[in-house]
Amino acid sequence: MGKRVRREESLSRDRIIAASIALLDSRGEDGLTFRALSERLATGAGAIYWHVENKGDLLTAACDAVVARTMAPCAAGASPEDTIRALALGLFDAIDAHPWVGSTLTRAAGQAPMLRIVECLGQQVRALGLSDEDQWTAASALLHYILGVAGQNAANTQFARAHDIDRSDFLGAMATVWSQLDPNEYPFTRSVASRMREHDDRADFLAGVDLILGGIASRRGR
Amino acid sequence: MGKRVRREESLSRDRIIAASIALLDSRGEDGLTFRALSERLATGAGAIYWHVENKGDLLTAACDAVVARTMAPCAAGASPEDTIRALALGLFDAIDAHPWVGSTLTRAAGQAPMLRIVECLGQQVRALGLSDEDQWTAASALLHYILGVAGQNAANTQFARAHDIDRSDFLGAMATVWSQLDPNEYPFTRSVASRMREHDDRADFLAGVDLILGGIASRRGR
DNA sequence: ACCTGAACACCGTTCAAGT
DNA sequence: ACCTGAACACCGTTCAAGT
Repeated sequence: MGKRVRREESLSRDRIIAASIALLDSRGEDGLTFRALSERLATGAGAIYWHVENKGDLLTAACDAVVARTMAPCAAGASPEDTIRALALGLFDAIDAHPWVGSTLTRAAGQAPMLRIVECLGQQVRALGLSDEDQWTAASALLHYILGVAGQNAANTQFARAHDIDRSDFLGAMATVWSQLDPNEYPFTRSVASRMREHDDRADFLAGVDLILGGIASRRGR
Repeated sequence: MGKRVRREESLSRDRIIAASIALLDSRGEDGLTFRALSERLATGAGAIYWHVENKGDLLTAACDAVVARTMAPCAAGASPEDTIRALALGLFDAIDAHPWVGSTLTRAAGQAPMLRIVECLGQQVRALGLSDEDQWTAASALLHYILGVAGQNAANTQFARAHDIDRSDFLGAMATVWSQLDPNEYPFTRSVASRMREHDDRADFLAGVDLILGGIASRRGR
């Protein structure tokens, strides 16, 4: 029993990355293990190290594969603002579908996936007609905002998974806790609890992007 | 040899948290271990579990201790905008001093430290005189931007530490890589490489906050 | 009530040995 | 060149046993 199935294709970096993505998607961030991975690939743990430097490398590569797909249609025909919105939403949706991308992105400072995002965003920001310094400010503000949302989304999903509850149930429970806070100590949080329950993550995310775009526009207009 | 020193004070949650912060500061995120902690506290691993639920709980508590200090002067006399700037900078500096706070914050969705930040920011946003919906949008945009920067800062420091190089050397090396990218594939990133080398993290962070505040102001003015 | 520390069930990574 | 899989040095967490 449990006799290991002999694999058909030979091992390769791409097959390892594909299997990692599948594992990450189905079992969450903690689900990616060299043991689980080598079982799925019908090989030994050491074989994986022939194609991959270490776990961090593997995670970054998996993240990059998803980000590359998402950022592929980098240059659209629309206005820079609309393209930025589309890019941001694409990233949001990708992270929503693969929460582990959010947390991996956070840890992949200055690596391939981040480069892709910086470049795509930057090209559109550049088309906005700002000074060099404002370009840098605008691009990094957008980037950091997106990464912030990405990280939070990933954390929410991960928490819900770890406690084996539905993501929206988790947010609902959070709203309930918030609404019961001491009104003297937490007036704002309390007042915003009901909005937290019914809010639309995606719409709120886009509203934040628009806020930053608005800030950029008002700088340009000075 | 290595005879363990008998501790003088009795164990308590606060002492455990203080020791955790010291460990995290001196040895980085991976330095916090139940083994290292129990050695430093001259006790057994199990004893710690009497006062603390698990490692996540410990990390969140340590994070909360730092955030609480930082957010203490929540209500200043200045204008809401200036107070928001001060709060954001305070958080930036705290995370700069304790990089692990950045990554812990990211994973502590909806928990105590996050609540403090939301409340402090929210109170100032509220004083800005926006509609309820705009308040929510503004507060969460600011929060996510701050968290995004926090996460990146933490990642940069962690990476530098792991590779045993100076943080600024790391950023310098990144700038060099960027400046050597293919100008056809990465025109923006390449053009911005020199700025990356000489930039001031803190000033850039504040410029981003100002951009968001500008976006808020322009919405209010409509 | 609080502490001890061995034991358990995992990890990522390495490496001699095979093909 | 590529793969095997046992072994190593760690983890977080538990728990019977002590005080």
